[in-house]
Amino acid sequence: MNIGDVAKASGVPAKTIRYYEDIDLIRPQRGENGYRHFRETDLHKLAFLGRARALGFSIAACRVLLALYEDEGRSSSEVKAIASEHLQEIDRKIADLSDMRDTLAELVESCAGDNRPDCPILSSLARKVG
Amino acid sequence: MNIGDVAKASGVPAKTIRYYEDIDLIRPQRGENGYRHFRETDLHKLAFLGRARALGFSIAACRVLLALYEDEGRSSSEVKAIASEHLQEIDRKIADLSDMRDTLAELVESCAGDNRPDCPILSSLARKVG
DNA sequence: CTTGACCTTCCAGTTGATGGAAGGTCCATG
DNA sequence: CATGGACCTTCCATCAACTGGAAGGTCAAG
Repeated sequence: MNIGDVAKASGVPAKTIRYYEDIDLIRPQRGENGYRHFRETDLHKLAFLGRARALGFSIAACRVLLALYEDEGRSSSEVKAIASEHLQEIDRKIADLSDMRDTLAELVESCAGDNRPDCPILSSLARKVG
Repeated sequence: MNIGDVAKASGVPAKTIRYYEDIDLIRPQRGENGYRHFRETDLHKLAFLGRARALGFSIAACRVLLALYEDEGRSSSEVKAIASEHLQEIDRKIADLSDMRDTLAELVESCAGDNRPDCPILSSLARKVG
């Protein structure tokens, strides 16, 4: 399969696939014409990567996950550890965003949104103290 | 005030303050020795920026907010519009992260996390369909 | 006069792609 | 056999918003 085929099949854009090869996530073979040639396993890896990235795993984490995926002698605890850590990271992000959200929602609600200049949002951003 | 002073007072790192000057968010004066010299208004702007960034506003949004902040003839509706849009963006992000979180939490829960290689997390990432 | 804490500029790196230019290849059609 | 369009290639630049570090100037205290 050429890059366009795997792109379609895996849902990972061709541009991104080239990038993944660049950073050694995948190693497609090359044809005589210089075209990348993808085997089934490459396609599987790309689909795997696409799903892992969709779950928010970093490229570094994907690299480890992919290695574990290919390592028959792995322990599921290794995988679980990575996923758990990532889950915590996501929870942290959600918590941070929720804090922002609450503050922002309050400010937006308190703002008249009319043609007068007085604005609690700006006042809050410009406030002298905590 | 020198950059170190405003950094301390505003909570914005010196490095970041230089960057903000670089992208024309602030325009501190210069002393004869080449040092940046910050006035009260600069400090206010930096604190403003620090709070806006902490609420997740992009630099582009901050630029507009800062302009509105300094424009006596503004309408609060302009400010509210920017904040509302940002609020929606945050809500979108939270929703996305929550989806990831739920999927991930399910997977983590279903994984034994022992020394055997079988792992629902990897199976899910490697799944053929759906 | 030296030491150390400041300050300066400039260049590179981070994360994870994405856009685009310039050019080679392949295949179907005329 | 030529030509056109859809592929493919590489390489370089760009995005956000900083951050780190090197090399060197300045200032105040002891």
